[in-house]
Amino acid sequence: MNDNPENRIKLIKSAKKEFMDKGFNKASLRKISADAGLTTGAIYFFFKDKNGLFGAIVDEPLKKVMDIITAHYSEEASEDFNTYEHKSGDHDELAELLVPALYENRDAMLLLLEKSAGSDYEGIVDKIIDFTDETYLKLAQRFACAVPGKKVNDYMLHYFSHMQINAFVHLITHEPDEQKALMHIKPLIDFMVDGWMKYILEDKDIS
Amino acid sequence: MNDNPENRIKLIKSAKKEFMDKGFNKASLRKISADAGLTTGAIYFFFKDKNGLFGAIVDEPLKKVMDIITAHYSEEASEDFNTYEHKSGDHDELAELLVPALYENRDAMLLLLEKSAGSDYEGIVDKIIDFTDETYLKLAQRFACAVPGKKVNDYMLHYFSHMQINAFVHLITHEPDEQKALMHIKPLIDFMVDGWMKYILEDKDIS
Amino acid sequence: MNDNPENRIKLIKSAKKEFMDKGFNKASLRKISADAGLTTGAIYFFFKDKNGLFGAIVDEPLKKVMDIITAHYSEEASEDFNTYEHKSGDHDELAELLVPALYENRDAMLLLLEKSAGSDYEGIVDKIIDFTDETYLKLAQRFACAVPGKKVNDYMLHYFSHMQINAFVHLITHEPDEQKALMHIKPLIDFMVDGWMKYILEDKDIS
Amino acid sequence: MNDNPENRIKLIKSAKKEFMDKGFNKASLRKISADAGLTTGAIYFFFKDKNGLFGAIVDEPLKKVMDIITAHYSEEASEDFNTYEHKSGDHDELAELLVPALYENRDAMLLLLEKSAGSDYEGIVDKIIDFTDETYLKLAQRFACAVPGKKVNDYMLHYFSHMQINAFVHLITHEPDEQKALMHIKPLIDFMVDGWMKYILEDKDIS
DNA sequence: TATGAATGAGATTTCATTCAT
DNA sequence: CATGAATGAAATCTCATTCAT
Repeated sequence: MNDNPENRIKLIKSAKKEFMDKGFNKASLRKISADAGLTTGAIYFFFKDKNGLFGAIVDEPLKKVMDIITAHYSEEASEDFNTYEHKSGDHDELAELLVPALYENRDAMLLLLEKSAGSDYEGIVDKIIDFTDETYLKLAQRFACAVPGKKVNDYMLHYFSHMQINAFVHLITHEPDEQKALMHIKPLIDFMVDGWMKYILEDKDIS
Repeated sequence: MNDNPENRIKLIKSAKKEFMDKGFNKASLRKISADAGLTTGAIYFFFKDKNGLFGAIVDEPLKKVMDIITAHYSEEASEDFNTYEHKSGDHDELAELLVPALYENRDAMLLLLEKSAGSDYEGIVDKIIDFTDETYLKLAQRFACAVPGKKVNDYMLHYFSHMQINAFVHLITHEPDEQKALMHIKPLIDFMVDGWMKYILEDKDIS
Repeated sequence: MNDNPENRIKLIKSAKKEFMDKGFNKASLRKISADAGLTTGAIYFFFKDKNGLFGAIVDEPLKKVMDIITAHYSEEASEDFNTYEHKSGDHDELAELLVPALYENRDAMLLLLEKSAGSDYEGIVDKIIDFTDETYLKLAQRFACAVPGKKVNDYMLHYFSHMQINAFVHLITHEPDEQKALMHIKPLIDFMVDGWMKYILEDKDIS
Repeated sequence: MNDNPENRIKLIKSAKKEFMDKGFNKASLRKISADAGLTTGAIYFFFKDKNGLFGAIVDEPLKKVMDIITAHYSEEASEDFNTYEHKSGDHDELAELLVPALYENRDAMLLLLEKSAGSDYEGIVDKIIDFTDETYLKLAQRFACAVPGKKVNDYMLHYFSHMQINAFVHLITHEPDEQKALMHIKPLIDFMVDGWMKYILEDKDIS
């Protein structure tokens, strides 16, 4: 009847705890179901398999976060470098949208970022970085066109994508308080935007 | 007879490959010994256990790297902020020492950084970051004393330690060529030193 | 209300498909009910258990076939060997009755013959063979009485029963077309009848 | 040291019994190892997996039998139909070679023929029949050339291949005594050879 | 030095079946 | 008439580790 029967919730709850304690791989379905007062078979009624159980915890929060990122990137892609000059705070929007989404389900995020090794979600951060990379590559190429004698430095581009994502990862894994998180991330964004514009291009004649 | 008998070397060689392929956890000792033309028992003659085998691969390279870092940190700790002004390139020394050490045993480093989940070395990066943190905390505190009305922002301090270490991690995991690595890392060090001095302190009256 | 409610029919339909695909043992009741748009519980309303479901598919076709066989055997049992001489085609009646019955529910027959391993119907072919055996044993004994110095060769008797049944099994599993099936089986019947009369007896003094 | 350590033999012995009792699918590795006084893990030391264990029982006997069949077929392929006239007993050679090979490891053969459902060896009989088919197709085509207005009847060809193989299957599954087996099979071979020559061809103008 | 053998504990997964509602 | 939930027993397989020889 209900979409979230009592025991399904219990299962998810003890799964969260177990995954958090031991990580995906070493988490034991036996223990999860026992903690919920059920048998392993029950897990397979509610979820496809171990990965499905993990997914039931993280999928929705992940989707929300990805939607925000995707929307932001497609907006950012239209920036005009001819007139643009970076001022402190003018990239805060991403943080203001992302931080709440991240902290709304901090548990799930921590699972995803730190405990997903061995699961289908392993490498999710790298995928997000790659996605960031693709977006910023286009941006960087337009940037390069606006600056004679310069071309994109691929390594730096990738590194800054990496850095941007990891700034958020570090934030959520190290700062439990959402308000403080917002205060921490904003200057870092300024810092990264400055760096991006300064280091993303290299001289054309360098191989 | 020898301290490094033929079979010990064979074992280490195939262990390297297997750990690299599957990661510590999923690596199979049976496969490692079979690939070396031996049986599992042999591993337990030469090494204490699975972790011991992993250690035999990474301990020495790790020590070299840690020695360099330790030496550098103790030197850096004596910096005088009253007269100091950051100029591009004046922190290149760490890179010039570290990059060769890192690339000399890139295999071992990659194992340590990317494939050690489940082993005793899991979290080694975090430990190095913490160590970096401790060092830079002292530095930052002296820095704060030299600037009236300011105190250390703990989060930022930790984030910059994190960033510094991860710059090297990213480097070794993404740039196979040592020379290029050196070229990539130097501007990043400038970037980080600039950032450190700009963001590491916050106003004293903020809680 | 109805004896064959819509859902019962749906269930049988998807059961047919699943049993055909995977065989009795590996067929999943969950899948069967899901394919029918129902849940496993529904199966247990209409049928006793997995075997009951299988039976619901095959029982009726099987009964029809068995009735034909039984009738034929009891008729054949009255043959008079003193006057009998085998001519081509004089045993075609069985084929003419059996082939249509077999092909009318070819699905069910294939299930029974090829996919029933693990079910209560496993070994049905052997049972039919045994039944055939019993019938022909009586016939053979009367035959032996009519031929001095001869007795029934039990192995051969059984082998010819086996052969007769398997001729039909092979037919239905290998020839989808009913008309062609009839054309194939008739000469084989002649062949088998000839063989039966030639090989079914052995010299009395052989142990 | 030894190629057949005591426990490996024990394992094979209890596996034989269990497979014979329950068939491949329903046989329990737990029970097999327990009966041998060992743990399931031991099975995986000696054999790759359940199929490997089954293979350890049947592979060698199967090979012997297949070698005999293959050799016989390649010899038979050279028969000359222009001068050939079938006389009783002139095809006994196959039986004389095959029956001993079959009975030497009757256990393994029974496993293969009756208990292999679910294993990698499932369908082995069909494969042998197909192989027989291929051989006899060539023979039949040459036969057809020698008889004007006739062509090969594919169904009959396949049925006789089926019959030939199943004659041996029936033999080994129903007659425990090797000497009697030989006596049974010889007249059947005559019977089948006669039938083959009589029914394998059909009129050319039939579709 | 190294082997070959075996353990033992655990893992995930599957499934027919039951039963209150 | 059918659902949704859950059981419970079993299944195969993996693996680091141990140890007598």
